[in-house]
Parts: sequence; C-alpha cells; structure tokens
Amino acid sequence: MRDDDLDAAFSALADPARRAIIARLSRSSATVNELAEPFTITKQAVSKHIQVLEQAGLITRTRDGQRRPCHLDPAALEALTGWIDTYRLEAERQYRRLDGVLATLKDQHSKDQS
Amino acid sequence: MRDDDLDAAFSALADPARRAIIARLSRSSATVNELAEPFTITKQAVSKHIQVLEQAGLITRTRDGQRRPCHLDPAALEALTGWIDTYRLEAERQYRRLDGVLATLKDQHSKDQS
DNA sequence: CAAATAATCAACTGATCGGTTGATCAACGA
DNA sequence: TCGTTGATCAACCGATCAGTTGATTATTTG
Repeated sequence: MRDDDLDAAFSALADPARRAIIARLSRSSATVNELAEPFTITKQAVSKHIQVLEQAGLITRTRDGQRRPCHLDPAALEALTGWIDTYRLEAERQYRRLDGVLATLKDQHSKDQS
Repeated sequence: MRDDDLDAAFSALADPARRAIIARLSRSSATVNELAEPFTITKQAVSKHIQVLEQAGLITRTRDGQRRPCHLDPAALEALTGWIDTYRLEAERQYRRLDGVLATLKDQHSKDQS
C-alpha cells in the first residue's frame, strides 16, 4: 500500500461523520439519501464525505438507475489493520525482549548477592 | 473509545511523517532529535508531530534528564484495529449472507428448470 | 413533454494544519 | 558559573478542509 493511499484512508477515517457512514454501510449498502437521513448536515456535505471515502478506496459505488448505492470494501479495511498490526506486533516483540533483559539483570543481581 | 479519541488517533496516522515516526518507535524508543534526524523538516516540526501522536494516545513520553524519550503504545494501536475490525467483520458477514441468498435463488431456478 | 427525484458541481467562508523562523526554558558538563 | 544541548513556545504563512447556498445534470414518472 502506497503512502498516498494510507494518507487518504486514515484521514478518511478521521471524521466522525465518515466513520458513522462506514458503520452504517457495514450493515448493508445504501444510497446518498439514505446515508444523509440521520445527519443534520446537508446532503451535499454527505455527498462530499462519500467521495472522500470512495477516493480512499474504503467504499465502492454502483449504478442502479438514478441511484448510486455505496458498498463498504472489507479488503480496504483489512489493509489498514495490516499496516497497524505490523508496528503493533513489532513493538510488542521489543517490549518482550526488554522484559527478558530486565529479568536477566535481576537474576544476575540475585546471584551477586548470594 | 470516544469519538474524539478516534478522530485524534486516525488523523494522527493520516500523515506520512507521523507514520514514519510510529514505524521507527516500533523498533525502539527514541528522543526528538533521534526521530528528527532522518527528516528534512525542522526539529520544531517533528516536535509538533510528536505532540500530535502523544495527544492521540499513540505514544507516551518519559523523562531522562534533559531528554524526553518517546515510546510507542501497542494497546492504542490495538484499539484502532479493534474499531476497524468491528465493521470489517460485520461487512464480511453481510456479504456471506448475501451470497447465501443468491445461491438459494440460483438453486430455486435450477429446480424450476428441471 | 413536463414535474419530480437522486446526485453532483461551483463558488464561497471560517477553521484547522503543516511548516517556518526566532526566542525561551531547563538540564548538563567543562 | 557559563556555554552547550534537548526541547518547546509563539507568531506567522499558505494550503487544505468541512460546511453552506445556489445552480445543474440525469433519470424516473405522470
């Protein structure tokens, strides 16, 4: 995944309205009007949010007459968790290693005292 | 996890410099100067990035004389993957359900034809 | 064809963001 | 004690962003 893609994806998620749209779409696909319904902001604003999500690759859109249903893309979400997990796991590995070193030092200390 | 926390965390990750800092810290803790070294931007700019990451709860800072080492917090990263996975898994469930419906319809069709 | 509906485009505003320069603070070391 | 170093604060600039209003493009339906 390129840097620009990660920029787009994470900044797309950095907005409560867009996360709410993600949450809604996880249950089923929906149109702009359906997605806009629970919000107080204008339909145009929601349309912009949807374009941001689409540009980020988090959702896809199809054609159904004059409607443009939105669909959540689980694979895109998985790519993000993949990126995060890379560094989370590495950090956890490092902490375990450090714990090991500390335990060894403590052990040495006990021996020195005995 | 509150909405504001998710805002802060995801927008913190929506910047390549901050992601590079995350990547660096996953290998070991480091000071501002160490983190700034590979960048062309000023140390002040890096300091701001670090404050953003700290505010978002993704990293913590300790005191070591005049140094302020940064440490990556794996738990914060896990909270983010947790949020994402909630909706990814729900979406995948929905798609499987839909596949089931389509398979049933196709099956009905075959029966009708026989 | 005309009215209505789904969605977008265009232009504008206020706020936030990433970055800079210059000054300041606090801890260290000769 | 004084110069140096690690780090931050403050003020500013240009760009981007979320939201608005108003007009426009397609598609459906009477």
